[in-house]
Amino acid sequence: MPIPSGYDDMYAVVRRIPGGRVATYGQVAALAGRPGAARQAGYALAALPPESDVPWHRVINARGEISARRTTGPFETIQADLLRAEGVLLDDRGRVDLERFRWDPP
DNA sequence: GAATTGACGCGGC
DNA sequence: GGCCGCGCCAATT
Repeated sequence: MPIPSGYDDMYAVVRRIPGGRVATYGQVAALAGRPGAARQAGYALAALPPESDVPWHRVINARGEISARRTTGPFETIQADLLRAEGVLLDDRGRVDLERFRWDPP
């Protein structure tokens, strides 16, 4: 069975991330069947509209930080707020404890 | 069709 | 702990 075209795979993986958990771009890429293509994962989410049913806010970089997309806008603040609302704790630097909140895929 | 760009990850120094 | 270079794929110009 053929793989879905475009970033569909990435979106599917992100949708499987349970609330209160976070995943890294590399993790999403690997689960989508493209290990090493972390860039691809990031770009895929970047192209996602905020209206999407994909919880893109649960995806962060390997440092546990919220990646700044272009300019320091309200978006990163919103993402942090959404994560807190799910029970994910952020430290003073806006970092997530990956050892604690990293999604453990089946 | 080629070149450029874009929310990254990891190894090495 | 921070900086450098390479790899990765798709969409856009």
